[in-house]
Amino acid sequence: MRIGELAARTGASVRSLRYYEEQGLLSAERDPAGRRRYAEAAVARVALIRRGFSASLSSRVIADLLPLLEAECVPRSRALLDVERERLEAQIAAMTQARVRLDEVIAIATDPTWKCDA
Amino acid sequence: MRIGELAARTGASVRSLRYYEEQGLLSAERDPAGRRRYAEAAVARVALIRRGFSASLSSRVIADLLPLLEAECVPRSRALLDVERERLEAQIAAMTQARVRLDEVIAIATDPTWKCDA
DNA sequence: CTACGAGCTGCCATCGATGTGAGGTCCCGA
DNA sequence: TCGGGACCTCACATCGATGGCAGCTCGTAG
Repeated sequence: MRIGELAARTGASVRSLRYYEEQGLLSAERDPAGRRRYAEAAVARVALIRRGFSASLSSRVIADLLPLLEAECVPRSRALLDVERERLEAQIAAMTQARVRLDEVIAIATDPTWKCDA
Repeated sequence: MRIGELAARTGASVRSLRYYEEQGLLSAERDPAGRRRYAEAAVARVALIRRGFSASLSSRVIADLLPLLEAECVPRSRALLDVERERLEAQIAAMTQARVRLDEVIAIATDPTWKCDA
């Protein structure tokens, strides 16, 4: 199939599909006119790529992960994903901490000794 | 005091202090040589600015907030901060959701029917 | 007088997935 | 044959706080 159809079937924009290719996540043959031709399997691959993005993985990490999944190498995939999970946890913790700080700011701003004109 | 001293006393880099000024968060007089001169109050102001940043507020929001704090306008400050808190909550929720998706990817990757060569 | 340190402005880089637009090729239907 | 649509590549913009460099001025210590 061509890129427009793949986009329609996966929900990814045409732009994104080209980007995935540029990042080494997705490969395509070319027809004589230079247009990308995708095999059926590309639909599943794009779904997996998008799943990775929705899991906050970067294109770089997905590029590292996909070959491992294909090789069915559980320990290595697992190691990679564990690192990413820790990164995500750290980010969540950072934002949670930011929320604590924000609540402090709110406490300062709503100090009852302060008044308001408007 | 001059910018170097203010930086030393607040922990902000000289670069950041100039950025704060550029964003309208911090004002400074100039000496005849064109160098920034800060009043003592600048130390507290920078502390407040940094508190805002550490609470995940953007320079734009801090720029909106500071005048309200100075005007001691609790309701408006509160409204602004509530919006930011919601934004932060939404981000935390998004990342938490990403973690769920990541766990799904991990489940796929560690499917026991898969094997490993390395 | 000289050299150095501190300040100044202005500009580029970062990070990353995606949007967007220009300018060109190609294929198909009318 | 013409028009339009789908596709191509290339490239810039986005968002935001900060780092860092270049080239300059100025004030002061030696």
